[in-house]
Amino acid sequence: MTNQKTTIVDVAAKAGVSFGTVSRVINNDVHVRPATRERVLQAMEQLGFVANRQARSLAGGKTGAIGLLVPDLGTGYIGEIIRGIDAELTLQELDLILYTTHRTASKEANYVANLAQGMVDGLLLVLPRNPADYVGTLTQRNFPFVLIDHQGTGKECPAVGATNWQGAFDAAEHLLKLGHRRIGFITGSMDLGCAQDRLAGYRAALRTHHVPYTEELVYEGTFFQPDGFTGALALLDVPDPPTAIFASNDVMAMGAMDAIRQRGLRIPDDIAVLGFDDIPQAEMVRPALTTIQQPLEKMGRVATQMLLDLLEAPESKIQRIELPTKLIIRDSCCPRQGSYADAHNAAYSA
Amino acid sequence: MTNQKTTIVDVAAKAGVSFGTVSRVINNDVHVRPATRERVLQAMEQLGFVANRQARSLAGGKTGAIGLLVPDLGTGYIGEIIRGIDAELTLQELDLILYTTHRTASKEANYVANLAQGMVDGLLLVLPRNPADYVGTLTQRNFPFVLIDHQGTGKECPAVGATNWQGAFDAAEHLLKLGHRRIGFITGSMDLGCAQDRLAGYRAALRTHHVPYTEELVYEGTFFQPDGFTGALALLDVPDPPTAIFASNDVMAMGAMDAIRQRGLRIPDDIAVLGFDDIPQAEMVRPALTTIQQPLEKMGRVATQMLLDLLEAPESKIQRIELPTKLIIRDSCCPRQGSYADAHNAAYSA
DNA sequence: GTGAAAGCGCTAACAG
DNA sequence: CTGTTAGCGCTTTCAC
Repeated sequence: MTNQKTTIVDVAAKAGVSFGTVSRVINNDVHVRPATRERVLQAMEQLGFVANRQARSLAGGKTGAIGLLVPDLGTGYIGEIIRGIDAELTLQELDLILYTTHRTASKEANYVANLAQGMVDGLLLVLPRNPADYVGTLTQRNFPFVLIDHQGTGKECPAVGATNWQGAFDAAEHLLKLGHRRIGFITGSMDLGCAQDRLAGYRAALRTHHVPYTEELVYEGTFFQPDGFTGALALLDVPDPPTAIFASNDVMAMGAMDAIRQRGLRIPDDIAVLGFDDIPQAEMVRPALTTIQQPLEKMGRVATQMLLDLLEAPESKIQRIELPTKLIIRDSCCPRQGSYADAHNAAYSA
Repeated sequence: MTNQKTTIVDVAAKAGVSFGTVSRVINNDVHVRPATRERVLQAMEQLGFVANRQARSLAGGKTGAIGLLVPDLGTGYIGEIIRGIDAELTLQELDLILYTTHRTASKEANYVANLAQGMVDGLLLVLPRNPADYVGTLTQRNFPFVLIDHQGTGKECPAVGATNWQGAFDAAEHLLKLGHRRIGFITGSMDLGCAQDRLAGYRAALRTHHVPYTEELVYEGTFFQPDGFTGALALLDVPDPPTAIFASNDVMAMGAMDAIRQRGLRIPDDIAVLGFDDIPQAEMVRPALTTIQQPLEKMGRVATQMLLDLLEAPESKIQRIELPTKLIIRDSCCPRQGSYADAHNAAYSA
């Protein structure tokens, strides 16, 4: 009995009004005489009244919370996005309910059903893979949601992502302008749209600069660090090895750096390395990693704003926003030098 | 009208029972004939029924969610803890509501009031600083909560932390055993208990090994990277400089590494560096950082278990659990060599 | 076993 | 402006 909740009725009694009036005060209804409002406010203050969200939501239809569905918390990647979401939500006094699916498809569908059934007013979905059937469910129910960093194949739905193609293009072009002509590329999981886009951007840059594309310089990874390691090793072993390696994300770039060092080569002098994401570690490794920054935090912010708009104007037309990536130049790339490959070849030709 | 919620009543109608019976099925009440239960279950299935959490909670008193109050999402530190919490909660089919206070004391108090007023069944608080008044509020109301990584001064309350003292002791001892005698120490924010504990552990190790403690070798930082940088610079400038630097957390250790390199010194040959936390970056920097691992994920798990216990048996006695830290040896420390300091001194004496 | 009825705390018409 | 009256969807007695 310690937790004696004071309700709207208690406040009403103390203020000498009906509890309907108290409700009006809570909801900032204009139709309350200032004096009355004041009295109610005082009563609330004295009683330490806090409105019960559950009840409000049950009666009013709005929960005052939005849900975030993420596959996992493993990567810092999600953390950055959450920061953006959180920042925006705090402004609106909305709560954030976090759901992690741990990549279990059944759980995802289940959560979505649950959430759309009254737990939250809207949903933010971070699902890198192709959004499954629940997107259909959500659309049918006309439930507000926006996708973050998904790769839209199929239906049109509100989403925010990054310019993966352009980012990869910029990265490759940077290397090209530095004089590199043999640029190794380590892909991400090719079933993800972002990985495909990045590969396409890389190819486009080569084409633009009239550098031939060779498959031997492309290693297929899955976005995890070990792929960077083995990928770099493989790339270093091709007959005319690359003078630069561009990995589809930062952790693979770091794996590549390890491999390169293990081979006794120097970064960036012998081999330039370039990543993608700009995770916090990127500026901490030595040499600091040149990379393409994805505006993760901003993606979270923008997605949240879109969702809030949707909440206010459910019929506003769907849109897909792509936030710009940015080349961050650090110390892992330098102009192509008389490369070790040249030396290598020279040794042979001598 | 697209979001036609199917309620318990719809299910009851379809199954040809009263809605009270449907409620019993939902709650796994034993007093339902198997055949009836089956019929209800089928109806639920066909209608795609999902119980409304808000309503259940309003009527039943339990919300099926627990709240997590954190100061911030900035550091990967919190992310690890959340993973642990999440893992445990998922097992229980409980939801997680995330609140970030952004270090605003008023918001914290406000949230706590709100949460305890019906949003959640229990609270997990990550408040490194000394828990403020709301701990009192919570205790008074007899509301279940547990503190994570706080530093209990004052009242007794359920909490889980790490063995900061022992961790620092182990770290310093490791350095001592490597032959180091002049060990620089960079503290964390000294208003935090954990920072104090780490300093105390460091001092105790010195004492145990009969190495005198000197204030000139202790630099007061605040847990942020720049402190590590300036701290190391300062430490390197003392007359008889240290041959090892032990920073109170990993990011400061990384700052220190930068400073050391900038001075043209080698790690670990000239100076050993040791950190605390074992954040993901620790094994990625070069040289990989030797550090004290804090069982962050486990702290989250344990705290959650404690909370769940509290939820079941509110009267169980409060306890404070300290999880063990662990020395992780990597590449940033090596036995003390004829150090640059010796060379330096030798040069003078020669 | 199962139905009926009384709320949980609040919002939202609808009267005055 | 303010009181009154229905519910929101579900849990819980309490009868039958």
